[in-house]
Amino acid sequence: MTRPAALAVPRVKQRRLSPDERRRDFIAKAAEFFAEEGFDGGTRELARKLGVTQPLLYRYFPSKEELIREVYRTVYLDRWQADWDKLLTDRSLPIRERMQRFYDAYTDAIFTREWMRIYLFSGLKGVEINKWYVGIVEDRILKRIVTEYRAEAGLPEQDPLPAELELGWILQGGIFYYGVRKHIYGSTVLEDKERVISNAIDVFLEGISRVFGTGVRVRTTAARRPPADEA
Amino acid sequence: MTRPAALAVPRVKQRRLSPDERRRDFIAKAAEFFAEEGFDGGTRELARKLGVTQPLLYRYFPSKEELIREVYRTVYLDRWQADWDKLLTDRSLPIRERMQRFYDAYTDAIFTREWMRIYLFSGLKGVEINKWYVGIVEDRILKRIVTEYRAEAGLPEQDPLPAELELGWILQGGIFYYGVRKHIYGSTVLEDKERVISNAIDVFLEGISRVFGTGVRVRTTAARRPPADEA
DNA sequence: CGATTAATTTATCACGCGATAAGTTTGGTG
DNA sequence: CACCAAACTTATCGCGTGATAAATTAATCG
Repeated sequence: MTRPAALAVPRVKQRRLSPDERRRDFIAKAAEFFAEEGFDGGTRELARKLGVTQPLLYRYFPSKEELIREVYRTVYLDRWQADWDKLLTDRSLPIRERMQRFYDAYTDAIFTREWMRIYLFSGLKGVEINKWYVGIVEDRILKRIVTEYRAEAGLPEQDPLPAELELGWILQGGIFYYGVRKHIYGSTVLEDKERVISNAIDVFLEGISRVFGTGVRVRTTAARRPPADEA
Repeated sequence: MTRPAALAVPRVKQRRLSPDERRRDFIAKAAEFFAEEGFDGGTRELARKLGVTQPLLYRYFPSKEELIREVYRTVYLDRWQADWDKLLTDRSLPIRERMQRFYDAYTDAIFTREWMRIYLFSGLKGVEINKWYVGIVEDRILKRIVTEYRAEAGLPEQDPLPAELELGWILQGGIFYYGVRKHIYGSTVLEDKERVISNAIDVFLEGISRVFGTGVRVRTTAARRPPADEA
């Protein structure tokens, strides 16, 4: 890529791309494509979308399967923000606030048609990365939420009970399903995402303190401003 | 193989079936097949599973698409029990009890690998019957639950607010996702389904009464026997 | 400029797909 | 038992698939 004397003016109509850019572009567009068509979508149609011919794909990826694996990697890994880990365990903030901030950010990252469809398609295929991701959600999100809730409520320190974790999954699944309805089913949903999340978190925290704990509550939005109606 | 005069003993190795039985058998096995393979599964492999040759399928269904539509119909329609409608609105029972009975029965019907996979595949395809079903869930389950909850809590009679409905969807989605984790992702879940549902309902009812309403509560399991732990 | 290297395309293969037509086998009935 | 309608199979078509090899074209460098 080094050029001797001449100016560093980038070519306007650059027909040939550097392998790196090409590869990245292929993966990004392939993600869009497979999200819509499913992984049975054809390589010819994908190539048309990319503006190149089909065999060129095989210069960058040894097989369609390998390309798909790259798509998984970028979709699953690139959107996970490292600082989410710190956020949920930052005890300088009430757990209610941490949960709201986390789910606002998390859903900003995953509530796209592309992410959700690839997640569902890959889950139906039963691929390993999907199972891995589900484990990550449980360990890095739900276990932490339950643990931090227990701490703030003054409950004894211990590993989350399976039944508490399942309640966490109800919340997680409920929020996820809101995204599915909006971005995949095309349902009419309450558009105010943060309000929906806020109410779900309130219900979770108010509810868990009575189902487990002995009624020891934690500060929620509901406790601060009772009527959580919407416009 | 054929027996001339003999008794009307049903043939053990009956090669030819009546069109009705054949058709029913095709649809049932096709549901299993497409649930596993997705709707891109091949008609030849399906025929092999059925123990017949591939062109025979076209004697019973004009096209693969039409066969798939029959699969939708049986999977979506046959499992919905008419008496669920009465159950949720039966005010001789507390809403807590109605919800528990309903979700126990409902999840008995849909928590199978086959149903859930076909539901998800058809949702990803965006077929009409899936959108129709989502509307049914909202109208026949969630609106009723919210309305009945309001009645029992002594809140003013009115159509469910969008935000209340969304809370219903959080519950519905949360329970559904429990089934996805168990039957599709193969995750290790808390096996006691009724306990999981019970806790989810308690959290919903305890929570909603504080997020909406002004703290007017309804009788829940949690209110009756505080520590809802598990074995 | 001319030569070299590599990005990209053209041509093609073997295969599996949904679907159709024609032939074969079976079970029921006079 | 012979006949017939219908259930079922065999053979095949046209097409789209993932993948490979060879030809072509564009960018780089002496």
